[in-house]
Amino acid sequence: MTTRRLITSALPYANGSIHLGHLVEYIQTDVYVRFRRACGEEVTYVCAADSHGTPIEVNAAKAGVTPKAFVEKYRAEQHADFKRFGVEFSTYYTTDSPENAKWAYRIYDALKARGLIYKRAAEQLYCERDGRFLPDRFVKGTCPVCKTPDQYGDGCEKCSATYDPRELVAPRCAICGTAPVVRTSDHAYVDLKKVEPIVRAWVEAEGHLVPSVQEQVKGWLDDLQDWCITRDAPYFGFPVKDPEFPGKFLYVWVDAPIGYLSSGERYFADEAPAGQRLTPAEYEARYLAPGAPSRLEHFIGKDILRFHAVFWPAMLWAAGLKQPDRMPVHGHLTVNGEKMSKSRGTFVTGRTYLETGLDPELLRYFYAASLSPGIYDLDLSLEEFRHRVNADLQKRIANLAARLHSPVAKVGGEGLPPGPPSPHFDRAQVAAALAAARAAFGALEYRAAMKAVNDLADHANKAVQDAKPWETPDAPATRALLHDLGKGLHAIAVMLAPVMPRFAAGLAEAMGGLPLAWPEGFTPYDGAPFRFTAKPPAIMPVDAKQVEKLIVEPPAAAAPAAPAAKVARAASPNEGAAKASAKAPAPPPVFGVIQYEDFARVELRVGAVQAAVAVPKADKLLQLTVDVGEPAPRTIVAGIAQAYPDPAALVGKRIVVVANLAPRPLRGITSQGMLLAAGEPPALQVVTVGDAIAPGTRVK
RNA sequence: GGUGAGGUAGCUCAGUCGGCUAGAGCGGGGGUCUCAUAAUCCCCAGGUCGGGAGUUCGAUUCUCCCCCUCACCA
Repeated sequence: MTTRRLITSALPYANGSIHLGHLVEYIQTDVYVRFRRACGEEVTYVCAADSHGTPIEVNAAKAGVTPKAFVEKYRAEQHADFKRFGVEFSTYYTTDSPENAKWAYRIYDALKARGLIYKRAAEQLYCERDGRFLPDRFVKGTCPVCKTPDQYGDGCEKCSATYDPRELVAPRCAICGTAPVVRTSDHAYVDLKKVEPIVRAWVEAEGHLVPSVQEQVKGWLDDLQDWCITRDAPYFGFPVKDPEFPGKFLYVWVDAPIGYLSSGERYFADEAPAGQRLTPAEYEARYLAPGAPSRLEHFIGKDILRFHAVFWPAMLWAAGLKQPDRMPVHGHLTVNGEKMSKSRGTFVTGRTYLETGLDPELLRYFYAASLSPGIYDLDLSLEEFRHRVNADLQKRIANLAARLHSPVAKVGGEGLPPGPPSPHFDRAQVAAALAAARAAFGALEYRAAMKAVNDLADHANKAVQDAKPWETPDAPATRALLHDLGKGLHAIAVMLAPVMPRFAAGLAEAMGGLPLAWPEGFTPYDGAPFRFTAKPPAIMPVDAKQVEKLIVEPPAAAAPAAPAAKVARAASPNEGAAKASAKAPAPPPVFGVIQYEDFARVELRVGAVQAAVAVPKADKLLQLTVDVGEPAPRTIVAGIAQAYPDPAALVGKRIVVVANLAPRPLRGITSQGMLLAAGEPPALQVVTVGDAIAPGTRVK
């Protein structure tokens, strides 16, 4: 009868605070959950803290607490933060639970029983001082490809190469700094090729994944690597009980998704309202068994798609459980068009947002108005956020409520009964908006749903504008129109409720406590009179200064910028500052005074040009081979081609090179430094020194 | 390098199973009302629909090549 759903969001790792990027997912899911519930469905929304793994174990040790205590601190903080943003889970449990252990062993045993697990020796870096194997992220060293120092064991941030940690040049343990050694250890692997047809069938079935995601996953299925599911001690996780793998622990990524199942069990066994409790067996039959009369839907981000779309269906299948019915995948959040970055101050936590005093529902609205079912990244441009919220919510919707309130409130008493249709406002548009929004919410096309709401509000505002009810307040036609508009506002509240539950509830309350339920075929035109019993909630315009507070520049960067910022402000009295705000408070790069130390950090050396050729398909670049007194000459790519149509003319010249500049790939060629030049092309000239100065000489 | 997804007005995007003057919102410009939180409402965008070639009577929409961005992977 009533549809039942078990809905999940990915489990946040319990070693940090919730940030605005996390919130895209939890708000997306929460909106969906609220929408389904408004439609009368029975929805359980499960989440938990992902509590295992090396980072938690190491960070807990650093903090001098047990992993359990460490996890609990973040679990509680995360749960509280989510709540402030209106994300209301049925339960927010932990993967370090007895229920999860039970499920994890059951699934491990099932994989084993089906012959999917085999033993293989793996070589890994091992820190003798810490007495542990080092995960990729716990090794740092020099990139074997571009030689950039201080890169993680799995990939280079500079040249974006990926590699095995054993390939790192001069590797060291990220915990203690000593050089690790290579050691061998036996591990359990899942033979994924054996389950490939099972996974492929799930992936290709309609409705599980959107087409573009299907394509992505199918690409992986064509070249499946077996999956290592154990880790060596010390590890915070479930010890493997299989005698074939003594002393090993289950990899965190095995028990994390299992946390969906175990948290649901916990909820129904211990936390659900009295009449809704289920024993583990009942829970399994209703939600997890193949053919269970319910839907299992996992919301995830694109970064963890592989775990969820390849490993997870295989694990569920092996354990004899149903596979997910739907897996919506969202993109990442960018702030002002760029990846969130701590150094730019765009790594905005939920707490920071709340501290600015901005209403969390405004963020919910902005995300909803931006979200579609695809895996597109969502950009939080601060200016865009401000404009959108002000234009849609303040000027259009809240204002509509306010301008209806004043004439309707004067009527008092029973309110306004329905009358004949008005030529200014078309009730059919209300029905159309409700139908469009309903379909859009279900399809996760929140952007379209918010458009339907705004279009209806536009239509209503225009009707008020055209009919001028204040000129003939007592005319029957006016009263009938106000009734229709008021009921239209009710529809708006219903459509907005999943996104802005508090604001919508305030609207409904002001209209005499109208319901916000959204049953099939809902229409606000039920024949009842329309009235206000209170002023509808207001939405205050967001100003630029408030939004700018979201960007918290790290102290180191803020200090030197301060004097320049003052200059900029003095130069443009008031207006200019607001317009530039999208770029954050960072001033234009004026050449300020630097200290000697700053200059001393730049290593300038004389280089002799040995060869110079044009870079193919690049009309500005030359590739130079330069002797800077080192054993091997360097390759330097420079944007000087327009000034030197004949590159050979440079050969033999003594130039000045910035020798300690981080290497950087240009057109696929790694440039190991930069040369000094003056002027603009084509009149540009490379800075040269006389032949008497030897290559490698320091320029001071 | 491989695989996948994208490249449409200043910004965020919609759309075209090939076809009349390619759309919306926001921003920006101009005008207007004054019920409403200085809020409404109306008008204004002449954008090579990434570039090139091909198929076609006709391509932004199909095919091929190229360029660029992003993600995942080696």
